[in-house]
Amino acid sequence: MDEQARIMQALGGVSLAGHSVQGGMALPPPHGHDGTDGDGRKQDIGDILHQIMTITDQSLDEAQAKKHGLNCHRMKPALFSVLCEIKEKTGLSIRGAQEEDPPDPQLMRLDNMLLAEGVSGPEKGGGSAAAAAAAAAAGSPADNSIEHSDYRAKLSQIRQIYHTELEKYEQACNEFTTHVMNLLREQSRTRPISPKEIERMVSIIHRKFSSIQMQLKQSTCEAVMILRSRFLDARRKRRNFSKQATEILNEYFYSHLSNPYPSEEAKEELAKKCSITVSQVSNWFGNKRIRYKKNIGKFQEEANLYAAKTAVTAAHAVAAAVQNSQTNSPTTPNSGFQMKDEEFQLDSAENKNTLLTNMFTGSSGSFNLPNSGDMFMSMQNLNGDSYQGAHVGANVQSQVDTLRHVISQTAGYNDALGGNPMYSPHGLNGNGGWHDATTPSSVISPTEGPGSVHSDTSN
DNA sequence: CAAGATGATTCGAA
DNA sequence: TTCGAATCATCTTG
Repeated sequence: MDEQARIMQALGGVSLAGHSVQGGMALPPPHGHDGTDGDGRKQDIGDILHQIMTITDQSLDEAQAKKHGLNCHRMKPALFSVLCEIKEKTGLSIRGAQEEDPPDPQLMRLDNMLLAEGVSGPEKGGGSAAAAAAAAAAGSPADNSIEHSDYRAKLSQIRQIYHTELEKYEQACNEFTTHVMNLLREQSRTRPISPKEIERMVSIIHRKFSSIQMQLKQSTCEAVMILRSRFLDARRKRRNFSKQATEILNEYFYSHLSNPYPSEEAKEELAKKCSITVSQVSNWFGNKRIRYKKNIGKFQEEANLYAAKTAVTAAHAVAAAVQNSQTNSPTTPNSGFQMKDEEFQLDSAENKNTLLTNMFTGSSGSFNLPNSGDMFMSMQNLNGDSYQGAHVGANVQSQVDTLRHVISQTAGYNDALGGNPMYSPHGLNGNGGWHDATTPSSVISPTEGPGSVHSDTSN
């Protein structure tokens, strides 16, 4: 039903009897009547309402004149309040349904996300956490910093656009609200518009604008997500590590071949040396272990290379030590190697004694090989080694091997073990895995019972 | 351009 | 959580 008609009807019903309408409002006696003439009053009110209803059909000048006349009508305030009240009553149900809607979960999600991404919230450091998190898994630090700053720049761009737009929306919202409020206040002089209604209208406007804001937030979120995914996708765009980094990693790997599991500290150290992240070090070792194990033969040359490299370094120390010992104890035979432990540049001090012991007793870390790499094992076995004794720490073990070889060449050391110059892929067990490698590479057990001797016979 | 090398990711197991 | 294994995607090399 038409609202105006309804109001008319309601108003007519209320005022016809001449009783006070709901709310205790009493109509003053109409002009020109004695107050007892119900029909006359009805007529009067009807006239007024009719004039109001038809005011839109009149020309502007006519309407203005009529409007002024109505405004000055002494019944106007009473009529106005009655109309307001009725309108209020009819609007209650609508308002009740619309008001106090719970905070939109989607809006909250968007807000949270924008806050987390640093788009909303405090300016300083905005997004750096997200960028750092994204960068953590990305390439080398050098690349990181480039991509990181790129990411940050793009994010701050998004942030700036977001804030500009938000401000614009807020400004527009305020302007529009003010405009509507003024308009309604102005119109409230001729139309039954209560302050409550104005309030309601304002809230409607705010709701509309907040839905626009939500769209802005949504598209901002999308932009951030796209940026983020692009940034993270850059991880796949890998770049090979520098030659130096690969060398450092390989050196560590081959010098810890029997236990190529760097500790957290070692990883950090390597990461620092190689200018890569710890997780990259872990990745590298993970890949290296699996690929080495898969095809030991292929890596043999590389192993020899790094063994020789390590050995050269060690040999210098040994040679110096030999010279030193000879100088200090001229009576000591060459094979004696009565050098000071300190002469060895080994990974840890506690390894040195074991290294010396192993060097000259021929004991070494027990290892089994997968069938694919058995040639080294066979060679060792043919050499008649028992491989009993110390479960040598990986670094020591490899140094022993390399030193044995180097010493045999540089210091006239006659390798009783056959002087196998090849870098042995020891440490791999029969199942194709490195034997109990739980011991940190720098920690060794100087002695080990016979029960711990690994055997190839199972293979 | 194809093949191999290599860094990163994913997934299941311990 | 870490590791092995498989796999992907890109880079390098011939």
